[in-house]
This record gives sequence, structure tokens and C-alpha cells, in this order.
Amino acid sequence: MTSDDDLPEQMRVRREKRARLLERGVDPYPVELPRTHTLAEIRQKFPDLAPDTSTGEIVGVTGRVMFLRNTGKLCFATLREGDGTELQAMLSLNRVGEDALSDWKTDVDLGDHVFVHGEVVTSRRGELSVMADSWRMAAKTLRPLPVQHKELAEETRIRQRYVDLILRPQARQTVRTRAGVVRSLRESFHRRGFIEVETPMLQTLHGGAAARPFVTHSNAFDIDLFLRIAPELYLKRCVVGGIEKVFEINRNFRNEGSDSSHSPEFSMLEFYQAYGTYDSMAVLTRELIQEAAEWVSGSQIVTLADGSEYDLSGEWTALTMYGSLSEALGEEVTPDTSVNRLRGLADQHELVVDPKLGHGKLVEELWEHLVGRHLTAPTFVRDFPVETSPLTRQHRTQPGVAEKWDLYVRGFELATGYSELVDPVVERARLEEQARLASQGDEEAMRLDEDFLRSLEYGMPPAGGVGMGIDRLLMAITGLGIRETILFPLVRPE
RNA sequence: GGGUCGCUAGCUCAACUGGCAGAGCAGCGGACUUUUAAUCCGCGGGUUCAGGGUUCGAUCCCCUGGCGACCCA
Repeated sequence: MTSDDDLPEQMRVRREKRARLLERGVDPYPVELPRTHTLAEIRQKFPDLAPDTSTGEIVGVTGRVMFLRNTGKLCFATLREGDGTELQAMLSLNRVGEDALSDWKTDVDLGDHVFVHGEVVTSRRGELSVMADSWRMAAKTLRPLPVQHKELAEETRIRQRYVDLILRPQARQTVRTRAGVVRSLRESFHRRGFIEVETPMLQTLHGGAAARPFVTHSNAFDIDLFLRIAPELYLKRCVVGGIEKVFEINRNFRNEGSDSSHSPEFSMLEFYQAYGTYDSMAVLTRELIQEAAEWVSGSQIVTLADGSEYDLSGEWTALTMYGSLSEALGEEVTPDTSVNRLRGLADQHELVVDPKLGHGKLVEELWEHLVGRHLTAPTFVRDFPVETSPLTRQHRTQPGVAEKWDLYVRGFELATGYSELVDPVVERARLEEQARLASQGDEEAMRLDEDFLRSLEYGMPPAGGVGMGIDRLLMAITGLGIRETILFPLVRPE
């Protein structure tokens, strides 16, 4: 009575093949193989040989068996390596001999990693191949590969990303595109003299954003800790300390639902620049995104997953929130417009709003409904209601308005930028208000961070700051859903 | 939170009104020395998501639960 009896036939068969290799004294998982070339190197070295050519070049190659085409005395296999490069292996009776050929036919399954030693040739049909004089198992696969000609179920793609990566070129490409975007961002910052830092992910107080945190516990200190919802308050401490151009790319955690554009853990870029303003930060943000697009697709006009093109080049539109909302309403709306009037306007446009909302939230809801969701081209929306932006400086000339912008790309919010609030007295008042909301049960409100306020009291220079979601930047440049841009999204256990 | 839909062989999917659960690929056996998802002949493979109910009989109808997708708030 072995557990093998309960396995599906195909898994049992593969285990038996593994066992037979061991019985013959063949290691199904050898530690080292004499590989001389990658498949890509061979393709590069012999880009266009005529059909039926023998090169005399003897090589050792490895790859995962993706297709098998066996005839009686001649076998073909398509080998694939990590980046998706494929090369054909050929095994003929008169080159490898009877035993090696029959072992190949009985031992090798789709999905196995194999090593093939032989001459680089082309087949009669012109396919670049290695004509084997010997072969070895490099790693025996115990599970059958899913069919390659049908799309894998979306749930399986996410739960077993490794299978998705084996099968789907787009999955492999997305990983490389993401790496390219992150690398481009770092290069862009380094060229401009920014310093990369890593600030705490485990925090005793969460702040810097409005969101519910994950809670964990330190055994050593016997205190609860929060996984950070934003690095903002630490990056500002950096600016206080004289790191005048600073950025961080790291994970944030928000204890909220996940859907096609939200994930409980997500990568965030934040950057701050002393003596920057929300105007200079908007320019820098645009350049970062354009340089990333250029890096991964060679152009600032990117091709999205659905095949459409999206233009990120040139200057981007800038609107003000009150101005664009007034235009959409056909009626002047200002920071002085009453809550009653705003509610009336919401009714007129059949927008259902929470009766508890104040002026700032009402303006933002109306704006999102009437303007935001219609934006397609990259657009900066500037000058938000001050009451919904507790960490932002008041506009230098317009009362009731904060020097804050949101960047909308393809209709979603990609980044947000500020002229930072650096007055420690005003900041304390704003945070005390947040703490009051928190004590009344608002789980998204910020807590009073005395150490952060103390740092401001030592003097933070005027500064601009920006936050941008890396996953969303990927979505913007590629047109993919957030679950495609994250390699291993959180899913419920099976 | 509310609604709709889905879960069947390793994978992708069928199964009419409740009546012996099927196909393609994959697997196993055989043939084949130039294939490209090779081809040809033959064979095996199922806890129909789980549990309960109705029924002579349930993949199908009802209830509860699990997981997922989509829509709404």
C-alpha cells in the first residue's frame, strides 16, 4: 500500500520512470551537466543556415522538452530555455545508437529538462537543431504539463504562476518588463542625484496615508507593530536630516479588499526633493514615466496588451480641480461653495453621495463622476480641497486649496504629488484633528506621530513629494490588470 | 455587503427534458529516419468541489458550506 496508488495515472507513470532511471544507475537529477552553450547563443551564432547543413560544431545544450515528435528511428524534440528561446534536438538511430534512442522514447516526457550533446545542424526543413550523439536527463518532471494550445484557467495561472511562466510568453515578458521599469526608475533617479533609502516596514505608528493597516506583534518588545501603509513620514525625516533628494521603492500593505486594481500588498515609489514644488515634481514625474516607457518599449508611445497604442510623449494636460469641475457643471464652484449647493449639484447629476460628506469630499466625488472618469490622455489634476489633504501645503495664493496634484493615466490615478507641508505647528494641528477622528473610530485616520513632529521642529526645508504605485505604472505602460503585474498575488489558500 | 455565473479525466471543455459521464490534447501499447501542436492503429483513465435533501434514478432539481469570475454599492 503506497501513496502512489492514489495518484493520477500520469503522475504514477512519471514516478515509475524516475524509479527506473535510478535502478539503471542514472541520476534523474544530476548535479552538473557539461553545457557549452545556451540555446540563444546557438541561435545567435547560426542565424541563417541553409537546410540540411552540418556545421561540425559540437555542443552541449539543455532545455525543457516542450514538444516531442518521435518516428521509428528519428526523434525530434523542441527544447526551451528560460527566456523562451527554443531549439530543436534530433536523435537518430545511427548517431545515438539503439539503446540511447529507446531510452529517450521511454524515459522522456513533455516538461522534462534534458541535456543533449551533439552537432549543430539544420534539418531538411531548415530547422536549426542539435543532432545528438548522446543525451541525459537533466531533471525528470513528475507532473504532466498542461496542454499548451489552450489557455490555462485564470485561477491556475495565478495560483501556480510557475506553470503560467512555463507556458505563456506574455507571463515571462511581464516579469522582464517589470524589472525593466524598476531599473529605469532607479537609473533615472541616480542620474539626477537622488539617494535611495530603505525606511521601516514595521512601524509602531502607521501614517502617511488614509488606510487600514495590518497589525503584527513583536515578541522581543512585547508590542503590536503595524506594517507600513506608506513610507512618507520617514522619507520626510530624511529630508529634515539633509538627504535633500531621496527616494524609496518598496512594499506597502493595506488591510483592504483586493480587486482588479487593488492588492493588499503593493510596491510604492515615493520621492522627495528639497526646494522642489508640486510644479517641479510634476515635470520630474512625467520624465520618470516617459523614461520608463522608453526603457521597456523603446518608445514613449506604448503598445498595450489589447494591441492599442497609448501616447505618453510630450507635455501632459494640466487642469485644476475646481476649474475643470466648474466647466463640467456650467457653474462656478469654489472652495467657498456651500455643502448644500454641492449636494444639490450631486442630485442634479444623479450622483448618490453619503450625507455625512463635507465640502472637500463632495467636490472630489463630483469631480471624479463628471471629469475624472472621462480622462483618457495623461492628465495632471491640480489644486485639491485643503480639508482632504492633511499633509499638504496650502496654495500660495488661493485660500481653501492645497498644492496637490493627482496624475490620471488611462482613467486611473497613477501618482500624486505635493508641495509638502513643513510648518510643524500647522502639521501638529492637522494630525491632532486626524487623531481625534481616529479616537472616534475612523480606522483610516492617521495617528499622532510625536517623533515625526519633533523632526519637523528641527526644520524641514521646503520640498516637493510624490507617490506612485509601481504596479499601476506597469498597468499604465502595458495595459495589463494588477494581478498580471504582480508575480504572486495574494489568494485564498486552496 | 448584495446579485449573477462557474467548479466534470493531468489540461481545456461537452453531456438536450433528471435516464449507462464524453471529446481534443496529454498518457499507455504498436507502426514509422526529416518532424514543427508530426501522422496512423489500438487501449486505459472519473469521489462530476464537499456535505445534506427530493427522486425508482441526480453532473443536472433544492438546501448548506468552500473556492473562483463578473456586475453593483
